[in-house]
Amino acid sequence: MRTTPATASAPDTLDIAKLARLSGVTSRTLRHYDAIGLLSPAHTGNDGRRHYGRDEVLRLQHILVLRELGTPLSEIARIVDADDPAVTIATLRDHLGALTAERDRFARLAATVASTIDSLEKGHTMSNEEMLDGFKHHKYEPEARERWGDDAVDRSNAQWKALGKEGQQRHLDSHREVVEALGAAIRVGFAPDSDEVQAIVTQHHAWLSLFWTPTAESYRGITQMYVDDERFRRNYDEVAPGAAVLLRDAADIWAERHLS
Amino acid sequence: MRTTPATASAPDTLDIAKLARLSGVTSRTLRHYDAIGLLSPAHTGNDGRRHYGRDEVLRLQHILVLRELGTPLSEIARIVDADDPAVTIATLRDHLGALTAERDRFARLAATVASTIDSLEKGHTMSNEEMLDGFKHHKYEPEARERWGDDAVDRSNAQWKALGKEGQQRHLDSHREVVEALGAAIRVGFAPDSDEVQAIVTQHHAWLSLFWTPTAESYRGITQMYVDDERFRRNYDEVAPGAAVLLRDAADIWAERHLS
DNA sequence: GTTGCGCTTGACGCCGCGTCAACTTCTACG
DNA sequence: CGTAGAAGTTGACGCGGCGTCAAGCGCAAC
Repeated sequence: MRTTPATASAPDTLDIAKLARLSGVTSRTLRHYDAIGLLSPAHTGNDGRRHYGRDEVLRLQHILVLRELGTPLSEIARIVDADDPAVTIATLRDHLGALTAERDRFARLAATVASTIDSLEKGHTMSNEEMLDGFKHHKYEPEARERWGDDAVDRSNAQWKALGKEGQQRHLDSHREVVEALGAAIRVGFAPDSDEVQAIVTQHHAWLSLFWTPTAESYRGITQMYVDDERFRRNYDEVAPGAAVLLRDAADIWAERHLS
Repeated sequence: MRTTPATASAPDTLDIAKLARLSGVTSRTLRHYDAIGLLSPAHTGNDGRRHYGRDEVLRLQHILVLRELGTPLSEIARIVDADDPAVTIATLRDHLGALTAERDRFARLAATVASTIDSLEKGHTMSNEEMLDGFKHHKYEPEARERWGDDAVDRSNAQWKALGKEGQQRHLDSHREVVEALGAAIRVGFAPDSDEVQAIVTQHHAWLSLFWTPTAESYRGITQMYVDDERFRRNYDEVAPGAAVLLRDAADIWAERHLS
């Protein structure tokens, strides 16, 4: 929450070129993201020009982080739309595995190439077999492919896809249910340790667990963040003020009962 | 030079499916490579089926090595067609730079993501600025782009492109000239240290230098390889036997005079 | 007025194949 | 010898993530 000095009538919105320069992508890319519904401008002037606000800048940053990781735009849309740190964490975990694998792969390739150059420059005869040595045992064998590839990396992703379209929709709806149940609990005045609220937490934890297996500590951490981070708090509090706090308090109790 | 045991009428050719299994690419890919002229089968049966021989297998291996390095197929075609270790070295040098840069990039990304996960799990509020910290200064600033990007990496590539179509053809022809001048020198009986042969070496060195700046040692190494490696020796000796040896001997002298 | 910049939409291009579709041919089996 | 099925063929379109024209509009400065 930074207070921007109110310089006259500086509208605090960026046109497409400014945002492009700031973010390092081209304006074409921004138009593309608009076209596919990944990032729409805050509003469009009556002359058709796109104007972006702070939220859009943040969303773009989020998008770029994921894009850096090689995530396809379709999946990026999923993630930023879900707008939940649990989903983010799950995805990041996957990608961390992929990143270290990629790093190692490039390290091996670089080593092979370096030694290839070396032996070439010294005039050694380089058999094709030798040149291939560095490559053979890391990509063309299905065994290795599983090690660095789809298997470990995209596990939660696979789970998600296995749900199918309806399953995915049900899962998103399931979160809606949690949020609305929390709102109802607040309006009725249930306490965090009441059976009703604890049941909601059970459902919330199950929802989380599809992507990711939280520990007692990290589950507390996540729910704490729902309170701390305005972006996520909004998701809960827009149904009923205090919902995020209620979830956190209830999750504290739930975690102690079920996760430790 | 391996003598394959002549088992009856085993034709020593592979059909497309066998080659696909051996190399790990799909038959579709092989057809694609045929279509774009990157790898044509040794011969096509009168029923239209593709048959590949040993040379094609080797060429495919070469192609796959380069493809591993992220080389676009158009450039791969250039390299395997040139069929000269100097070109290979130049390209490998470029790619070594790219590979180490990629390795470092993924290492940085992995570190950023790991710390992001950590702070998310502990429930810290993560500002987007923080999340972007690992990304900002490695890709989106033109300064950094030059460091790991087009500038250093694709220098010889740029030079090559700057030649234009005719220049490229002239350059390839220039190598023809060298080879044929060597053949003529052999037939006339010029010595390695004769002015005529030394002039040929000057031209050969100039030809090399477009891609790559050889040192005395590496220039000797390359010309030695022309002698050692049958694939490259053929290029020279097919014009006149002993051409590769003559070039090596002359290059030894030339390197001592001009490169040390 | 007009020049020129920066935005707009719309459309096609690119790479490296994957993936049908429709067809021919080789091989194995009865 | 007929036939089924496996495996080959060509041809075509699709995809992701934009790059790159082309043609036009709006606004500011001269």
